[in-house]
Amino acid sequence: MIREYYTITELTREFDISTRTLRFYEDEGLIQPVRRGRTRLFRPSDRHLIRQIMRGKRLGFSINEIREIIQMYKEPPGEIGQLNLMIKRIEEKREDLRQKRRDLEETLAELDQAEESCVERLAELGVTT
Amino acid sequence: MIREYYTITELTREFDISTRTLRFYEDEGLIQPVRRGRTRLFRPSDRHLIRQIMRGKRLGFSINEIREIIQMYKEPPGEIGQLNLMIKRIEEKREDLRQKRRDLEETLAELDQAEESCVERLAELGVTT
DNA sequence: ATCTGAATTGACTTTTACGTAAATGCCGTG
DNA sequence: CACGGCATTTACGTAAAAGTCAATTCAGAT
Repeated sequence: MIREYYTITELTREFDISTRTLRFYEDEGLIQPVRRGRTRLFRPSDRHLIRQIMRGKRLGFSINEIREIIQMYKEPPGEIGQLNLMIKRIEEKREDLRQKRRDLEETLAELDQAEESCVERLAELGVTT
Repeated sequence: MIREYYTITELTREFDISTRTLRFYEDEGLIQPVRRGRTRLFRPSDRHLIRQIMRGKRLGFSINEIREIIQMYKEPPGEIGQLNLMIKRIEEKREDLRQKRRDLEETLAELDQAEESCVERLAELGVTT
């Protein structure tokens, strides 16, 4: 169900991160939850941003890189020069991701091989799989 | 061409890293170049290891995780318990990589969308692609 | 023999991404 | 209204992964 607001602890549980981390992301300008008094209220859009941040983290992007990527998800700018610049940046990030994909496939392939070696070795030792 | 030995600077140029970094990896036990006097001589196998390390880095793995992965590439152990344990570890890493792949595809998809928005916006502004 | 350029070691510094602790605010419940 | 339980702010701490710097050493060219 989609709700109006999430509390900070709800989100720490959902994403398995600490409150410190969420406040840190706010300090870094990655998210801007609204306030009721001093208490942070997170909207669905903030939650979605957090999901994107976690994805970026798992892929090994730094906070700065994640900030850049998040910029790209936002509304495109109105000025032609800015638009062309943004398209260029997006293309760079995509190339970056394609490199990661190659790295990933190669690593997976080598792990497949490693596992096969183990299974063969087990067979040699007379273990029935 | 495959050579007997590489010097440290050759490899720093090839992989675009510093000598400090290679020495750091040696301190961490990831590579073990042989010595002639005090000078390090890197064999093709060391070079290949460095390639694997760089791949791991690009994928956001920590030195410890990379160390684990490198262990998996080595000769499988001789004892059945160890073999089964290693197979389990390999499977865990693969699951990790599959998660990264999902993250990667999602991020790429969102970037595709972002670029499309930019292109549309350019069209609205009357720019002929 | 001297010079030069590359390599080495060791110590210290830096950056990133949070963790942790202390002191305090807010709020619903008994 | 006192209490327990989250939240918040401020400040300092830390581990990982190198960067930087200084002092030296060594091999090869002149």
